[in-house]
Amino acid sequence: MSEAPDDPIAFVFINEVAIIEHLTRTAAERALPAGLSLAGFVVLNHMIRMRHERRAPARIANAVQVTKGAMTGTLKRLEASGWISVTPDPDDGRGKVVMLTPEGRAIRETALKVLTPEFAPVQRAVSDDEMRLALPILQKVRAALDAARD
Amino acid sequence: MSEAPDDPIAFVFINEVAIIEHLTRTAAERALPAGLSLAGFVVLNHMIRMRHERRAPARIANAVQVTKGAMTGTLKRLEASGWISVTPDPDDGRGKVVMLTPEGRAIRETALKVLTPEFAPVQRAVSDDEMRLALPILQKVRAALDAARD
DNA sequence: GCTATATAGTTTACTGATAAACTAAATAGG
DNA sequence: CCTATTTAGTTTATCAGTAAACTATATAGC
Repeated sequence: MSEAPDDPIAFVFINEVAIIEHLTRTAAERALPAGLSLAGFVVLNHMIRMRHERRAPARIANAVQVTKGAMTGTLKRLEASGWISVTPDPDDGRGKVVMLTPEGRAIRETALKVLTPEFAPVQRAVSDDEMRLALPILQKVRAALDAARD
Repeated sequence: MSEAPDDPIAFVFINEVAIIEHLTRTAAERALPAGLSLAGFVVLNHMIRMRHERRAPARIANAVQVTKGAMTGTLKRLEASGWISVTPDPDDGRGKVVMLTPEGRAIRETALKVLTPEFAPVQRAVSDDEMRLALPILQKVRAALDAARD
């Protein structure tokens, strides 16, 4: 999609961001093991990266920025695949506790492995120096949007 | 969401892109006039920016990178709101022709107006120089991903 | 200790995306 | 010319997201 030359640069910037997000999301979803969605991977990855042995659905939803309703569905599918266990929280009658199963840890490893080559084109296209140049700018934009969210 | 320090920089980069996309999409969808979705706006905007007086659904779907099925639904909603007309293509029995109504042009103008302030935080956060620094890098990443798509 | 409020999770209705199967019409090849 | 293939658009099933209403439990204030 070519840009009209008179678009404000912020618009062009955001448009480029949206296209990159779309392309990477599509590529990632294609590459992921059967039955594991990007939404599911994000949950597994979050648990492991943050070293959460056990975590409440609401806290996961908050961390990965989706609504509780969306998390209900994603956890249901992860549980049906045997990648997490969801049990009642013994300390809170309202709450639940999410834990990864060994199969969940294994599938996350597999997912990481198949995802890495998907990002290879990005690494080939721009140098680490360019990345380090662009990253702080992206982070400033993100912080500003985050702050504007009230 | 904080990053684990050992993530490859390309992963951090893409993650930042995905977060910015999420924040801007959410903000845009909130700001848009009632009944006009981002998907709908993208269609109206495309028609006007590209100065297409009349365009087939398949060509629009291709340009904005969604499937024909998604376009069927988006056009249906735009037509129900009276913002486009969809008529049979007189030259091709399979085809249809999409045209903007005057109301469609008007709502696109309104949408542009309410969208502009949504991007203000971005413009305040980073200078035009920084934008011009980051943009070519984003464009290289996009081009690489596009090429990798086969 | 009650009551009011906040929080956890689910459900429902809706939008939007994909992939795949399908109908109908156009086009290319023999 | 007829057949095979391609193309345009719709439909269906599935996944994922939101907002809002709802149930159940915790907690804070009086």
